[in-house]
Amino acid sequence: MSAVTVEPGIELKSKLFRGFSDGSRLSILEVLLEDEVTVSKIVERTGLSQPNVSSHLRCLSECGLARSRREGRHIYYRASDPRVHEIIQLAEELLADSAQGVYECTRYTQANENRKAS
Amino acid sequence: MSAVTVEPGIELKSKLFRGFSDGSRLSILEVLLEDEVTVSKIVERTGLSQPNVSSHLRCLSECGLARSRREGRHIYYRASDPRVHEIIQLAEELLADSAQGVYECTRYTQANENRKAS
DNA sequence: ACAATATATAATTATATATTTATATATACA
DNA sequence: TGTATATATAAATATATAATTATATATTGT
Repeated sequence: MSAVTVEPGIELKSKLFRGFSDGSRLSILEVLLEDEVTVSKIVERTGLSQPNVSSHLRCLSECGLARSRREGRHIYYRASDPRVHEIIQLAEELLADSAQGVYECTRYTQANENRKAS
Repeated sequence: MSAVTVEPGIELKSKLFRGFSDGSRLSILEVLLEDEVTVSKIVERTGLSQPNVSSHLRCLSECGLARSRREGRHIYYRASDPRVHEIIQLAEELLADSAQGVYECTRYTQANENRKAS
């Protein structure tokens, strides 16, 4: 079982970014970046269903983006690495300059609507 | 048509990250970060099919992650912003420390294999 | 041991997305 | 104008993923 610490390949990187690429997961991540919180708190703050939150938390944990510890019946989650924050911030800055593009980047969403419409 | 330049919301951010969250797109992006290149060059370097590359390039362009210019029959693409590079680098650094987790983050992929196996 | 609470998991369903195949559009050059 | 080359688009298909619903597994306090 050799450790995987060398030049991470494309697959690995894209997998990491997938952690950020879903609205629900990103909401959860942003909560975790503020506070160490319980699952129920996350459910409360995000408005997502409990199983859905649990499932995303598992994904984030397995991807190394979140950590957890149990305390009684509660499980506290937190962001695992300050670079998670940096990455999100960089994205925000980038967006501040090119938001129109991303906003209109509706390759599929709009295409589907067009299909219905036309 | 009011410009979208304020505090970008979750939706917008996750959409941006989706640009990085696919292996094919990330390969293309990394080629674009080295050079300004034609579509056919990208096809050659990535091994992806021409229409597939074109489709991803459209996505990247619309998301503001790539720019293009025509020169004769060729169209040259390049990365649009140095922060694209920074984001990918940060991800690499993060991965250097937590690669095992991401490597095992096979929420769906492995689950499917298990389903077949068991 | 039992009930209540917190969280996780499994199975299903719905949806989004990537990829392929076939075809169209643009440009250059004979 | 016709042909070759480069790129884009559309339609179809396959696959991955998110969300829901139902259920299981801890943990605590009685």
